[in-house]
Amino acid sequence: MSDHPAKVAFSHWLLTGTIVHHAHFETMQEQYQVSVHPQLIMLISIDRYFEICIGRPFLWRREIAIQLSQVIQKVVSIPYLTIWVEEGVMALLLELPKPSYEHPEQLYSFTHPLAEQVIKGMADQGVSVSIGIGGFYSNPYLLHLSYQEARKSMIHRFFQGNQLIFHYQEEEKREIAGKSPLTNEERTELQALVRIADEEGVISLLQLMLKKLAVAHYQDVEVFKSEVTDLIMLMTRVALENGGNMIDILSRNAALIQDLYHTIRYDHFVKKVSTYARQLVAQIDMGHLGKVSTWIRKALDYMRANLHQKITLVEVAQYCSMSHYYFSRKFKEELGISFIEYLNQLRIKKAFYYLEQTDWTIQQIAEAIGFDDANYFSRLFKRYQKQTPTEYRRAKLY
DNA sequence: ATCAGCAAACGACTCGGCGG
DNA sequence: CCGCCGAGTCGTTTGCTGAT
Repeated sequence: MSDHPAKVAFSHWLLTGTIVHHAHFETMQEQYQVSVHPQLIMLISIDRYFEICIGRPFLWRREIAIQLSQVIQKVVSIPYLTIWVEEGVMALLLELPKPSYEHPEQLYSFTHPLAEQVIKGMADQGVSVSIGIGGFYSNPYLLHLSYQEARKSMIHRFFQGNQLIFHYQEEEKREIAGKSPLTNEERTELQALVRIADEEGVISLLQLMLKKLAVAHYQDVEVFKSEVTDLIMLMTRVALENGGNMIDILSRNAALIQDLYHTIRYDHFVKKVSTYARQLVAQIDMGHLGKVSTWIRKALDYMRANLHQKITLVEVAQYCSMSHYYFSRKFKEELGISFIEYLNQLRIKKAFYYLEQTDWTIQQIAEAIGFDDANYFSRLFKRYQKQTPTEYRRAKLY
């Protein structure tokens, strides 16, 4: 443990950059009996610390500090020192294994997984933390710069909280600000999931995308917000194209965009966007489902979530604790079409987006939507759409 | 009324071959 | 190599029966 007063004092010298006034680094190390040679600072901040402190006993603060120390001890296998720089914020001074890190990527590939482990370790204890990571300095006299960078990286109050990791970067990033961190595949997948009304799928992908945007645009909330607005419009369009109530959706949409503009906390922002996405999905769902029994809903959720792989009637029936004979019968009774028919429609719906918005081969698309055989997919597509997948793609393109 | 099981019919899916 | 088509295989559906 580095709670030892000498180590704390030593860490303090390093963070404040005042060590140089006192003595040589090695002399200090001997004097304080510290063998660690830190080159990088990771700041671990307990999310919304003061907010969660309210109403808790004072001892709780100590408990949470001990938990964090334990997690660090468990996941950090390299030499380190720790020091609380303020309530709820701990600095982790790390001695990295390799002598130099010429490219930022080399550094990230080491520090990022470590930060993720700390976040996960604390999340397991029910505590959310965010982490800011400063630059690498082999010279210990410059370590205070790493500390300042780590602080700077997490300075924007909008993004505070929610288990995000920020790497300090020079201004260089500004140049490529026009480039979105999201891939076309992710956008396409999001649209496809909205279309098949896979609520959980939409939410988890959406949250992943928001996180990516947050990390990429932590220096500029406005850019972040405008990218998210694009995503919202993307989902809205799909909902409108697929039978959502236009007046209802558009009024909610307008209210949301207004609201988001004034939202000053990232977690609230994410929650509002998620709620809106759920409402959109519900709109599509209602178009053809209306009210169905809970077991049907359960079966459909299962089918949507596993669409990318082989799904059999027996498997879904088992999932719903029914015999497959009975399941097959009741399924058709409630939805008007057979199990396999419904499953195929779901798959074909998803295929539209891949055809329109990716350049994947028919084989790749077939695999992505759970068909082993691209030939079969082609034929099925033709039956529903009166044209083959390639014809459909060409028609959409020109 | 609800549900499971059997058997037969049906059609969804696979495999191999063909054309662009 | 990619995508489409024909024939065979096997999973799905459905009528019927019987148990709870």
